[in-house]
Amino acid sequence: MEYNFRELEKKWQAWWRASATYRVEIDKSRPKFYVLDMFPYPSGAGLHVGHPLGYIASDIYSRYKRLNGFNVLHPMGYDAYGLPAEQYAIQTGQHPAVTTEKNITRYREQLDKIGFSYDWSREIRTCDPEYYKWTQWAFIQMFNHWYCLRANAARPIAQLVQIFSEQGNRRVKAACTETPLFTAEEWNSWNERRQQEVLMNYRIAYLADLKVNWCPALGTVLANDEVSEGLSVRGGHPVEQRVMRQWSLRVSAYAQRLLDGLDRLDWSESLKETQRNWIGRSEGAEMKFRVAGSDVELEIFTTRADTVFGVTFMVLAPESEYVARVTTPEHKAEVDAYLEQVKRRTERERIADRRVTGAFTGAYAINPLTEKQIPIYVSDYVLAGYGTGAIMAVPAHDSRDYAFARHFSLPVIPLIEGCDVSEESYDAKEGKVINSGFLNGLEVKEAIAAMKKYIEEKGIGCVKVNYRLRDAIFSRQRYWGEPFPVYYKEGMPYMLDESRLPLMLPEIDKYLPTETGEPPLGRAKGWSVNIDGKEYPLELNTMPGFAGSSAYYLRYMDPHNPDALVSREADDYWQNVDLYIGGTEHATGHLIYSRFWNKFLYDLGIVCEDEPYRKLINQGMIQGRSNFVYRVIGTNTFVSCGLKGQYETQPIHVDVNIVSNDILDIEKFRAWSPDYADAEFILEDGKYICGWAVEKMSKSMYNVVNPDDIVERYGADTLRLYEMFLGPLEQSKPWDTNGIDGVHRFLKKFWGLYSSGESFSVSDEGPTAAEMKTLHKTIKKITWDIENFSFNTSVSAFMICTNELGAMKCNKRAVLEPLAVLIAPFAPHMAEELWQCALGHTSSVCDAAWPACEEKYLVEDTVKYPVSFNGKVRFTLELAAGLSKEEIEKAVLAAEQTQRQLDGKEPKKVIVVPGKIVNFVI
RNA sequence: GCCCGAAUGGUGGAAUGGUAGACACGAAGGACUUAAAAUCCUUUGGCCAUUGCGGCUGUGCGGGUUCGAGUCCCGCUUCGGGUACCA
Repeated sequence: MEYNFRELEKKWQAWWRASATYRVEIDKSRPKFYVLDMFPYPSGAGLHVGHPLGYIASDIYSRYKRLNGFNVLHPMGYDAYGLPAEQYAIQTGQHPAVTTEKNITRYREQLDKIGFSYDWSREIRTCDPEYYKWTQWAFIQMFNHWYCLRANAARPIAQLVQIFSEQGNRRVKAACTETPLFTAEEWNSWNERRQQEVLMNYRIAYLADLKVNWCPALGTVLANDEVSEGLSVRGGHPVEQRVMRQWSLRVSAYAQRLLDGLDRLDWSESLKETQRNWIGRSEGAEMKFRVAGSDVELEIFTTRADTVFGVTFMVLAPESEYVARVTTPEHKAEVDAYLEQVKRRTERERIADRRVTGAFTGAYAINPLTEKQIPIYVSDYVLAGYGTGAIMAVPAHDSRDYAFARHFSLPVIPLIEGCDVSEESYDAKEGKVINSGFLNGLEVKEAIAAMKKYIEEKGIGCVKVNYRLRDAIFSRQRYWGEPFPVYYKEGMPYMLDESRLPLMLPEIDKYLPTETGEPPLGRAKGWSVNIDGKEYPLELNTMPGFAGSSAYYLRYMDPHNPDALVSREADDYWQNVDLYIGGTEHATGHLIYSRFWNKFLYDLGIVCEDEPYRKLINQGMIQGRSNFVYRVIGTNTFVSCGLKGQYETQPIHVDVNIVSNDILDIEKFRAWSPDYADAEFILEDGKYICGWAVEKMSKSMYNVVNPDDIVERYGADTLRLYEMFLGPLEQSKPWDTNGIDGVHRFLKKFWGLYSSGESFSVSDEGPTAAEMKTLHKTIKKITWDIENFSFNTSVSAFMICTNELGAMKCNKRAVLEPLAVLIAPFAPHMAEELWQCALGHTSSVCDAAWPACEEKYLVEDTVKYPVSFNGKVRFTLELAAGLSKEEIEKAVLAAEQTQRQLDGKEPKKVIVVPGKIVNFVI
C-alpha cells in the first residue's frame, strides 16, 4: 500500500482538530508536565526551516511524556509587539496590528502543517488587551513595592510609608537609589509631592533621570542587552549615552537571588556562565581616600584591597560628581577641555579608540596607609556606572592603570615578589606580597583578607559586593508596545486603578514622534484619563519588548482568566515550566528579566515557584547552505565548480531551490532571471556542479528553505524526522536538503512493515525471539535517547530496527503495535494512520501507553569478564553466555597463561569479576 | 584580553575508558526496465595485498595516566559562540 503522506497528514490534522486531541485541562489524578517553546515574533518573512527545530524537539518530548501518563501542558503563542511591524508601519502607514495579524495567520498556517500537539485554545498574544492587561497589572505591583534587604524580598510600599512616618528611613535597609537620611518628623512634615519623590527612590518600578542608551536612528532608548559594541542589536545603528527621565525596573535588587537560583537549575553550564558574567558579582572593598586640603573624601571600590600600598594615583570618571569638587582653579580650564572632548566622543568611538587620555585635576588624595600624597586624574577609562565612578590606581598590577601611568610618567611600585613590571603590569592574583608594610610575606589571597579586616577595623572602608547587572530601562519612545498604566498629576506619576485595566493602546495618525519630539503616543487624541471629573495626561512612553514575554508562561496556565494573571489553582497544579526550549540569544535578556519578574511575583505570593524554568535546552541555530554558480568574467557563460580554476570567474549566489545535490537545474536557472535566459554552460560529466558555503539563512543569499515546500514534497513527518536527524539538537548546523531522501525512504520502509500489496497486513501470529529482541532493543534505545534529547540517534535506531524487521519480513502485531507507539512522537501522522487503520484501534495513538522494555528479550550471546590481577583489571574475556563456573575459570586460566607468556610477569592471584567490558581474543 | 564550546572519512554525524567511522547522504559498480523514475543488491577512511586468508596506518598537534584513550589529565594550534576599559 502506498504511503500517501499528503492525504493522510491532512486527514489526521483535521481529525485532531475536530476531536480536540491536544486540549488539556487540570487533572489532579495525573502528574503534570509543562513543556514550553520560546514563542516567536511573527515576522513578515514567515518561518524558514530553521525555526521549527526547537518546536519539533519539544513536540517529541511532549508527546513522549503524554504517552508516559503525564498531563502535558504544551502551549504556543506570539510575541507580537516589536520593532519591525512598527517600522513597516512608518514606511507604509499600515497599522502594526494589521501587519501583525497577517503575519500571525501565516505563522499559524505554517505551524499547523508540521503537526504540533499544541493546545491552541490556550494561545496568547502579547498585543492582545486581555493579555497585556496583566503586563500592566504587574507593572503597577512593581510600582507599589520596594525591596527590603532584611526580608530579602519585595514588600508593599504602604508598609514603607508606615515605617517612614514612625521612624524615618534610618533603619530601613532597602535596595534603593541613594537617599539622604530623614526622621519621622521630617517625613510627616513633607507635602505629598516631596513624599512621593522620596518613595520613588525605593519603588521596584521607578522613574528616574538615568544615563541611557539612546539610539537616534530608532528614535528610542534601549536596554543594555539590546546594545552590543555601541550598536543596536536590531538594525546595527549607533547608540549614544544620554541622560533622560525613564521608567526602570530595579532588577539589580534581585542580583544575588538571580545568581543563587542558577545553581538549582538544569540549564547548560555555558548558559549559566553567561548569566553569571552578566550579573557580574565581584567581592571587594569600598574605601575612602581623603583629599589633601579639603573635606572631600573619595570613595572607591576595589577587589584588590591588598594593593593599597602600590596606589600611586587616583582616577575619576569624567561624569563623576567628584570632578567638580576636587579640581583646583589652576587646572579647571584643562579639565573642562578634557570633559568637553570626552563628551563629543560617541560610545562607539570610545570603544574603537583605546588611546590613553586624561587630565590632572590639580588635587591630591592621601593614601590612608602610606599617608603619601597622590595625584587625582580624570580619565574616560573609568566608568561612572560601575562601583563609585572613582578608582585607586595600582599601575604595577592593573594593565589599564599601567598604560595610564606610563603615559603620564607616574611611579609604578611592584607589590609581588619576583614580578617584572618594566614592560607590562603583573595582573595575576598570586605570589608573595612585598613593599606593603604589614602585609609583606603573605600570599595575595591572604593579603586581601588581611587588608579587608584592617580597613574595617580602622574605619577606612568596608567590605562590599558589587554587581555589573544594571536596572532595566523600561520606557520606549515607540508606538507598538504596551501603554503604561500611568497618569500624571502636577508632573508626578500615579498608577491607574486596576479596575481601569487594560489601558488600551490608542489610535494615532502617524507612527512617528510628534513635532515637539514627544513619543508617538503624543499624537493620540484624548490620551488622558478622567478621575473625579478632572482630566490627567497619560504616560507617552510604551513598554519594551521584554515586558510581554516576562510572564507569558504563567498566563498559558490560565489564559482566559479575567480576574487574575493566573489562578491559585492553576498555578498550584502547573507550578513552573519543566522543559523550556529556545535559542541562546535570550541568555542575557528575556531569561534574566523573566526570572526577575517571576521572583517578584513569588515575593508577592502570586506564584509558588521562585524559578520559572527548571530545565532549559538551547537548540542550535540552523544556518543556510548557499549555492554558487561561477560566471566567466565579462561573459554570460557559467563554468561548473570543478573546472572553475581554468577560468577567471565571479561566484554568484543561486537559489538553493533550483539546485539538487549541488547539481544545477539549468532550465530553471534560465527561467530564474531574464539575465540568464541565454546563459551558456561549461559542464563536467554532463552536469553543472555548484559550489557551496555555509552562511546565515537569508533572502539575500538565496538560501532560504521554506518548511512548506518540504512538507509539500516529502510530508511533515519526513520534515520532523529530518530536522532531528540533521545532528545534535544543541549544535548549530547548516540546513542541507541533501539527505532528506534517506529519511523519506526510511518512512516508506517503515510503512511497508504494516502493509503488503494494496492493503495493510498485520498478522496475529506470535513473534520470534529475534523479532522481540529487535523490538525491545529499540524500545530501550529510543527511551534513553528521548530522555537525553538525543533525537538524531533515535532516528538512526528506527532505521536499524526497520531494516532488521524488514529482513525478517516481520508483520506481527505484537511487534508492530508497540513500534507504532514508539514512533508516534516523531512521526505522529503516520503513527496515527497505522494505529487506527492498520492496527484497528478506535482511539488516538496519543492516548496509547509507552511500551516497557523487557530485559529478558535482550539477553546477549556472550558475556564479558574483565580479568584482574591483584585487584587491577588486566584484560577482558568475552565468553559464550551460560558457561558454568568451572568452564569460566578454565578459560581465565588459559588466558592468564597466555598473558604471562606475553609480558613475562608472574601473576599471583586471579579474580573473576563478571562485568560489562569488552572482548579480549586469545 | 577574559569566559565557554568544538575539532572523527568526500559530507552530516555514531561510539557508559573496551572491535573507531553506527546510521544517512554522496560516489562507484550491478539487477529490474525500451528508457527514465522508483526499488533492490554490492563496494566505499587511507596505504599495501587482492590467487585466498589479510597486513599496516588512522579521531587537529605534542606529552602523560591506563592492560587498553576519539573519550581522562597537562601543554599547544585552529575554528565557533558569549563578553569586555567592570577596577
